[in-house]
Amino acid sequence: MKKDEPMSICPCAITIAMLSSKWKILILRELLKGTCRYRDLRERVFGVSQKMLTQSLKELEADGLVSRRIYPEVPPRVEYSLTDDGNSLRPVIQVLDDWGAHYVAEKDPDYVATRFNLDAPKNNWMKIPYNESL
Amino acid sequence: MKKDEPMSICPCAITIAMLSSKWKILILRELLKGTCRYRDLRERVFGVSQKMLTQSLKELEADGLVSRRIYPEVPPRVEYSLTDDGNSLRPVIQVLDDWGAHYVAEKDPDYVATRFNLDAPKNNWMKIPYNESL
DNA sequence: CGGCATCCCCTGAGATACTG
DNA sequence: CAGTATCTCAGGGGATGCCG
Repeated sequence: MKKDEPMSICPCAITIAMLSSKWKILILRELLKGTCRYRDLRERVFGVSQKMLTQSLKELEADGLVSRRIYPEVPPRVEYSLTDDGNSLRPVIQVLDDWGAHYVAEKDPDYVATRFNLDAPKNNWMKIPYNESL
Repeated sequence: MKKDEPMSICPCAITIAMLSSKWKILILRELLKGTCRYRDLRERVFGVSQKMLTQSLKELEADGLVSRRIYPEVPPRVEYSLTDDGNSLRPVIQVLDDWGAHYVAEKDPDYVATRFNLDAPKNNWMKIPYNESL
Protein backbone atom coordinates (compact mmCIF):
# COMPACT_ATOMS: atom_id res chain seq x y z
CA MET A 1 0.00 0.00 0.00
CA LYS A 2 1.74 3.09 -1.25
CA LYS A 3 1.40 6.34 0.63
CA ASP A 4 0.35 8.40 -2.37
CA GLU A 5 -2.29 6.01 -3.53
CA PRO A 6 -5.81 7.34 -3.09
CA MET A 7 -7.42 5.75 -0.08
CA SER A 8 -10.94 5.03 0.97
CA ILE A 9 -12.58 3.99 4.20
CA CYS A 10 -13.16 0.41 5.20
CA PRO A 11 -16.91 -0.01 5.53
CA CYS A 12 -16.78 -2.90 7.95
CA ALA A 13 -14.50 -0.85 10.19
CA ILE A 14 -17.12 1.89 10.16
CA THR A 15 -19.78 -0.54 11.27
CA ILE A 16 -17.64 -2.02 14.01
CA ALA A 17 -16.69 1.46 15.23
CA MET A 18 -20.34 2.42 15.46
CA LEU A 19 -21.33 -0.64 17.45
CA SER A 20 -18.31 -1.26 19.59
CA SER A 21 -18.83 0.92 22.60
CA LYS A 22 -19.50 -1.28 25.57
CA TRP A 23 -23.30 -1.20 25.84
CA LYS A 24 -24.54 -0.22 22.43
CA ILE A 25 -25.28 -3.58 20.97
CA LEU A 26 -27.27 -4.61 24.01
CA ILE A 27 -29.25 -1.39 23.80
CA LEU A 28 -29.91 -1.88 20.11
CA ARG A 29 -30.84 -5.46 20.71
CA GLU A 30 -33.43 -4.33 23.21
CA LEU A 31 -34.78 -1.65 20.90
CA LEU A 32 -35.17 -4.21 18.15
CA LYS A 33 -38.04 -5.55 20.19
CA GLY A 34 -39.80 -2.23 20.03
CA THR A 35 -40.11 1.25 21.49
CA CYS A 36 -38.83 1.61 24.99
CA ARG A 37 -38.75 4.15 27.77
CA TYR A 38 -35.51 5.18 29.36
CA ARG A 39 -36.29 3.34 32.58
CA ASP A 40 -37.23 0.20 30.73
CA LEU A 41 -33.85 0.19 29.07
CA ARG A 42 -32.20 0.66 32.45
CA GLU A 43 -33.95 -2.44 33.68
CA ARG A 44 -33.57 -4.57 30.61
CA VAL A 45 -30.03 -3.75 29.62
CA PHE A 46 -28.70 -5.44 32.69
CA GLY A 47 -25.80 -3.68 34.37
CA VAL A 48 -25.76 -0.48 32.35
CA SER A 49 -25.23 2.68 34.36
CA GLN A 50 -27.39 5.69 33.85
CA LYS A 51 -24.48 7.68 32.51
CA MET A 52 -23.54 5.09 29.93
CA LEU A 53 -27.13 4.53 28.89
CA THR A 54 -27.68 8.24 28.33
CA GLN A 55 -24.37 8.66 26.56
CA SER A 56 -24.88 5.65 24.31
CA LEU A 57 -28.39 6.72 23.38
CA LYS A 58 -27.12 10.18 22.51
CA GLU A 59 -24.48 8.80 20.19
CA LEU A 60 -26.87 6.35 18.62
CA GLU A 61 -29.24 9.24 18.02
CA ALA A 62 -26.47 11.37 16.53
CA ASP A 63 -25.59 8.46 14.27
CA GLY A 64 -29.19 8.34 13.16
CA LEU A 65 -29.91 4.87 14.46
CA VAL A 66 -32.22 5.77 17.31
CA SER A 67 -34.91 8.39 17.66
CA ARG A 68 -35.94 10.06 20.88
CA ARG A 69 -39.42 11.23 21.63
CA ILE A 70 -40.24 13.42 24.62
CA TYR A 71 -43.74 13.66 25.99
CA PRO A 72 -44.46 16.96 27.71
CA GLU A 73 -45.82 15.41 30.85
CA VAL A 74 -45.11 15.48 34.53
CA PRO A 75 -43.30 13.35 35.40
CA PRO A 76 -41.47 13.37 32.08
CA ARG A 77 -41.67 10.46 29.68
CA VAL A 78 -39.12 9.74 27.00
CA GLU A 79 -39.41 6.97 24.50
CA TYR A 80 -36.66 5.56 22.37
CA SER A 81 -37.11 3.63 19.18
CA LEU A 82 -35.11 2.60 16.16
CA THR A 83 -35.05 4.70 13.02
CA ASP A 84 -35.13 3.06 9.63
CA ASP A 85 -31.36 3.00 9.64
CA GLY A 86 -31.48 1.46 13.07
CA ASN A 87 -33.88 -1.20 11.92
CA SER A 88 -31.64 -1.92 8.97
CA LEU A 89 -29.18 -3.25 11.53
CA ARG A 90 -31.45 -6.14 12.37
CA PRO A 91 -29.93 -8.62 9.90
CA VAL A 92 -26.47 -7.43 10.91
CA ILE A 93 -27.12 -8.08 14.58
CA GLN A 94 -28.74 -11.36 13.67
CA VAL A 95 -25.59 -12.50 11.89
CA LEU A 96 -23.43 -11.38 14.80
CA ASP A 97 -25.71 -13.27 17.14
CA ASP A 98 -25.63 -16.44 15.10
CA TRP A 99 -21.89 -16.42 14.79
CA GLY A 100 -21.41 -15.73 18.49
CA ALA A 101 -23.81 -18.48 19.47
CA HIS A 102 -22.04 -20.96 17.24
CA TYR A 103 -18.67 -19.82 18.57
CA VAL A 104 -19.48 -20.28 22.25
CA ALA A 105 -21.21 -23.56 21.52
CA GLU A 106 -18.10 -25.15 20.10
CA LYS A 107 -15.55 -23.50 22.38
CA ASP A 108 -14.17 -24.60 25.71
CA PRO A 109 -16.57 -22.99 28.21
CA ASP A 110 -13.66 -22.28 30.55
CA TYR A 111 -11.85 -20.32 27.87
CA VAL A 112 -14.94 -18.30 27.09
CA ALA A 113 -15.53 -17.67 30.78
CA THR A 114 -12.05 -16.35 31.45
CA ARG A 115 -11.79 -14.52 28.17
CA PHE A 116 -14.87 -12.45 28.97
CA ASN A 117 -14.63 -12.39 32.76
CA LEU A 118 -17.88 -14.23 33.11
CA ASP A 119 -16.73 -15.54 36.47
CA ALA A 120 -16.31 -12.19 38.15
CA PRO A 121 -19.33 -11.75 40.42
CA LYS A 122 -19.42 -8.04 39.63
CA ASN A 123 -19.62 -8.59 35.92
CA ASN A 124 -23.07 -7.90 34.55
CA TRP A 125 -22.05 -7.02 31.07
CA MET A 126 -23.33 -9.25 28.24
CA LYS A 127 -25.98 -10.77 30.42
CA ILE A 128 -29.41 -11.36 29.01
CA PRO A 129 -32.40 -13.30 30.29
CA TYR A 130 -32.03 -17.03 30.00
CA ASN A 131 -33.51 -18.59 26.92
CA GLU A 132 -34.23 -15.26 25.28
CA SER A 133 -33.79 -15.44 21.55
CA LEU A 134 -33.12 -12.52 19.29
CA MET B 1 -35.15 -8.47 34.35
CA LYS B 2 -35.16 -9.99 37.82
CA LYS B 3 -31.93 -10.47 39.66
CA ASP B 4 -32.51 -14.10 40.51
CA GLU B 5 -33.52 -15.18 37.08
CA PRO B 6 -30.97 -17.41 35.40
CA MET B 7 -28.96 -15.42 32.89
CA SER B 8 -27.13 -16.27 29.74
CA ILE B 9 -24.64 -14.46 27.58
CA CYS B 10 -25.61 -12.32 24.64
CA PRO B 11 -24.03 -13.95 21.58
CA CYS B 12 -23.87 -10.79 19.50
CA ALA B 13 -22.11 -9.02 22.37
CA ILE B 14 -19.55 -11.84 22.32
CA THR B 15 -18.92 -11.33 18.65
CA ILE B 16 -18.64 -7.57 18.96
CA ALA B 17 -16.27 -7.94 21.89
CA MET B 18 -14.04 -10.24 19.88
CA LEU B 19 -13.83 -7.91 16.90
CA SER B 20 -13.87 -4.51 18.50
CA SER B 21 -10.28 -3.83 19.32
CA LYS B 22 -9.06 -1.10 17.07
CA TRP B 23 -7.22 -3.00 14.34
CA LYS B 24 -8.63 -6.50 14.41
CA ILE B 25 -11.21 -6.21 11.71
CA LEU B 26 -8.72 -4.72 9.30
CA ILE B 27 -6.31 -7.52 10.06
CA LEU B 28 -8.97 -10.17 9.57
CA ARG B 29 -10.10 -8.49 6.40
CA GLU B 30 -6.57 -8.75 5.10
CA LEU B 31 -6.24 -12.38 6.13
CA LEU B 32 -9.47 -13.20 4.34
CA LYS B 33 -7.51 -12.69 1.15
CA GLY B 34 -5.08 -15.39 2.14
CA THR B 35 -2.02 -16.29 4.15
CA CYS B 36 0.20 -13.40 5.02
CA ARG B 37 3.57 -12.72 6.55
CA TYR B 38 3.95 -10.39 9.48
CA ARG B 39 5.60 -7.73 7.43
CA ASP B 40 2.96 -7.93 4.73
CA LEU B 41 0.32 -7.21 7.34
CA ARG B 42 2.35 -4.26 8.55
CA GLU B 43 2.29 -2.83 5.07
CA ARG B 44 -1.26 -3.65 4.17
CA VAL B 45 -3.01 -2.81 7.40
CA PHE B 46 -2.27 0.83 6.93
CA GLY B 47 -1.31 2.68 10.10
CA VAL B 48 -1.06 -0.27 12.46
CA SER B 49 1.87 -0.13 14.83
CA GLN B 50 4.08 -3.13 15.28
CA LYS B 51 2.99 -3.44 18.88
CA MET B 52 -0.70 -3.44 18.09
CA LEU B 53 -0.26 -5.83 15.19
CA THR B 54 1.59 -8.34 17.35
CA GLN B 55 -0.85 -7.96 20.19
CA SER B 56 -3.92 -8.27 17.99
CA LEU B 57 -2.56 -11.34 16.25
CA LYS B 58 -1.84 -12.93 19.60
CA GLU B 59 -5.39 -12.40 20.79
CA LEU B 60 -6.86 -13.57 17.52
CA GLU B 61 -4.76 -16.69 17.80
CA ALA B 62 -5.84 -17.25 21.40
CA ASP B 63 -9.44 -16.88 20.27
CA GLY B 64 -8.80 -19.54 17.66
CA LEU B 65 -9.44 -17.32 14.66
CA VAL B 66 -5.89 -17.08 13.35
CA SER B 67 -3.12 -19.61 13.12
CA ARG B 68 0.57 -18.82 13.22
CA ARG B 69 3.20 -20.78 11.40
CA ILE B 70 6.90 -20.29 12.03
CA TYR B 71 9.51 -21.38 9.52
CA PRO B 72 12.86 -22.26 11.10
CA GLU B 73 14.90 -20.08 8.80
CA VAL B 74 17.28 -17.19 9.09
CA PRO B 75 15.99 -14.56 8.87
CA PRO B 76 12.83 -15.86 10.47
CA ARG B 77 9.61 -16.17 8.55
CA VAL B 78 6.20 -16.25 10.14
CA GLU B 79 2.98 -16.71 8.28
CA TYR B 80 -0.48 -15.95 9.52
CA SER B 81 -3.66 -17.42 8.18
CA LEU B 82 -7.25 -17.89 9.19
CA THR B 83 -8.42 -21.02 10.94
CA ASP B 84 -11.75 -22.57 10.06
CA ASP B 85 -13.36 -20.46 12.76
CA GLY B 86 -11.66 -17.43 11.31
CA ASN B 87 -12.93 -18.22 7.88
CA SER B 88 -16.40 -18.65 9.26
CA LEU B 89 -16.28 -14.93 9.93
CA ARG B 90 -16.29 -14.17 6.23
CA PRO B 91 -20.05 -13.81 5.87
CA VAL B 92 -20.14 -11.81 9.10
CA ILE B 93 -17.56 -9.34 7.87
CA GLN B 94 -19.32 -9.24 4.54
CA VAL B 95 -22.55 -8.18 6.21
CA LEU B 96 -20.72 -5.56 8.28
CA ASP B 97 -19.08 -4.28 5.14
CA ASP B 98 -22.32 -4.07 3.21
CA TRP B 99 -24.11 -2.26 5.99
CA GLY B 100 -21.25 0.20 6.48
CA ALA B 101 -21.03 0.92 2.78
CA HIS B 102 -24.73 1.57 2.59
CA TYR B 103 -24.56 3.77 5.68
CA VAL B 104 -21.80 6.06 4.47
CA ALA B 105 -23.38 6.21 1.04
CA GLU B 106 -26.58 7.74 2.35
CA LYS B 107 -25.10 9.83 5.15
CA ASP B 108 -23.87 13.40 5.08
CA PRO B 109 -20.16 13.01 4.22
CA ASP B 110 -19.28 15.83 6.60
CA TYR B 111 -20.92 14.05 9.49
CA VAL B 112 -19.10 10.84 8.67
CA ALA B 113 -15.82 12.71 8.35
CA THR B 114 -16.08 14.40 11.74
CA ARG B 115 -17.61 11.39 13.45
CA PHE B 116 -14.61 9.25 12.53
CA ASN B 117 -11.91 11.92 12.44
CA LEU B 118 -11.27 11.30 8.79
CA ASP B 119 -10.00 14.86 8.43
CA ALA B 120 -7.15 14.55 10.91
CA PRO B 121 -3.98 14.25 8.81
CA LYS B 122 -2.53 11.84 11.35
CA ASN B 123 -5.46 9.47 11.12
CA ASN B 124 -4.62 6.36 9.18
CA TRP B 125 -7.11 4.11 10.82
CA MET B 126 -9.82 2.58 8.64
CA LYS B 127 -7.94 3.40 5.48
CA ILE B 128 -7.88 0.85 2.71
CA PRO B 129 -6.71 1.07 -0.89
CA TYR B 130 -9.08 2.91 -3.13
CA ASN B 131 -11.55 0.74 -4.99
CA GLU B 132 -10.66 -2.37 -3.11
CA SER B 133 -13.65 -4.56 -2.56
CA LEU B 134 -14.02 -7.19 0.09
C1' DC C 1 -38.66 10.42 35.57
C1' DG C 2 -34.90 11.25 32.97
C1' DG C 3 -31.34 13.05 33.04
C1' DC C 4 -26.27 16.39 34.12
C1' DA C 5 -21.92 17.32 36.48
C1' DT C 6 -17.90 15.64 38.83
C1' DC C 7 -14.38 12.96 40.26
C1' DC C 8 -11.50 9.17 39.52
C1' DC C 9 -9.41 5.04 37.87
C1' DC C 10 -7.93 1.74 34.65
C1' DT C 11 -6.94 0.06 30.26
C1' DG C 12 -6.22 0.52 25.17
C1' DA C 13 -3.11 2.16 22.39
C1' DG C 14 0.88 5.28 20.69
C1' DA C 15 6.03 6.16 20.73
C1' DT C 16 10.49 4.70 21.27
C1' DA C 17 14.32 1.65 22.05
C1' DC C 18 16.19 -2.96 22.12
C1' DT C 19 16.82 -8.42 20.78
C1' DG C 20 17.22 -13.55 18.94
C1' DC D 1 12.49 -10.43 10.09
C1' DA D 2 9.61 -10.62 13.69
C1' DG D 3 9.14 -9.61 17.38
C1' DT D 4 9.95 -7.65 23.35
C1' DA D 5 10.14 -4.22 26.76
C1' DT D 6 9.00 0.31 28.78
C1' DC D 7 7.01 4.53 29.26
C1' DT D 8 3.30 7.49 28.59
C1' DC D 9 -1.12 9.44 28.08
C1' DA D 10 -6.03 10.19 26.59
C1' DG D 11 -10.36 8.84 27.29
C1' DG D 12 -13.82 5.12 28.13
C1' DG D 13 -16.37 4.06 31.67
C1' DG D 14 -17.65 3.42 36.96
C1' DA D 15 -19.50 5.80 41.28
C1' DT D 16 -21.72 9.36 43.40
C1' DG D 17 -24.50 13.45 44.04
C1' DC D 18 -27.62 17.07 42.21
C1' DC D 19 -31.58 19.07 39.15
C1' DG D 20 -36.11 20.48 36.28
